[in-house]
Amino acid sequence: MRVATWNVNSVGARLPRLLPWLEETAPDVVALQETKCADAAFPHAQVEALGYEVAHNGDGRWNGSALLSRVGLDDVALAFPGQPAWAPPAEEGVLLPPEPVVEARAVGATCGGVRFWSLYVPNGRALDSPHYPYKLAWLAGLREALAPEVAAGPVVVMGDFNIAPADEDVWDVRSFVGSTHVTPEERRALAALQDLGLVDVRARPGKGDRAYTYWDYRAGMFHKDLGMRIDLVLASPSLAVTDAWVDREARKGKGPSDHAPVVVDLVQESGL
DNA sequence: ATGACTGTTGGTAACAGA
Repeated sequence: MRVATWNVNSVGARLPRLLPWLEETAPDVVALQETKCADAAFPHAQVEALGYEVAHNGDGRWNGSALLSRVGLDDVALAFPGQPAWAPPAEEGVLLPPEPVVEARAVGATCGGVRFWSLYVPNGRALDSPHYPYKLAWLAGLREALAPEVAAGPVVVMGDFNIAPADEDVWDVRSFVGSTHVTPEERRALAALQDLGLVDVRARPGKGDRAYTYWDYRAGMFHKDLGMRIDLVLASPSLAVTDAWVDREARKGKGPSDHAPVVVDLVQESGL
């Protein structure tokens, strides 16, 4: 089974890259993030024409996550149980605070006997932003939701985690002092997910012996290979990984996302 | 090349991304 995760940074803008990529890579299950469209605007017909069933969770301008599968798509969930809602801060002069919203950041489905999640973990923005405790609460809630699923059978949790697991996963940790994505709290939350019984599937090293998955559009960061490894695949150990790589080609050329896909080949061990 | 972004929107400037 070939699985992949890709933050496409708008599925609409990325369609000329996504469709040929699906044909060439031929993954069985694909997790997309930042589709940035409502369900009605998702290119269902064009993706389904390539043999995929689609579960998309979109709320328009921001976020948006999806699972594409050609090995079945059952028990779809458009949020994980107990997924924390984003509560916008009250505006000055407005008596009632805005309603909290469960953002379109997660899609779960069972495909080919494996439970999959496509996740777009909140960015956090800054350590003193309310988005940062939201990120940590979201990850803690995710752990609670995943615990019974990981205990029950094979699980693959993949997506844009917005966390660099180790200092080696950013181009220069000195550039991240005081920033999100590298804090002990975020890394502990990620480690707590793995403690449930999930393995961080490391892609083959890329340029510079790293396997970055994201490079800022600006300042030639990609060509200087100044990136981050923040798109992750966490898999149950019963799923044997035969290969894993970052598709850097998808980050090149005309109109790329700022993230590259992570592709993993795995074999479900049977009879044990 | 000593500089270099891209996407969305009751949109054309503001904001988010990481």
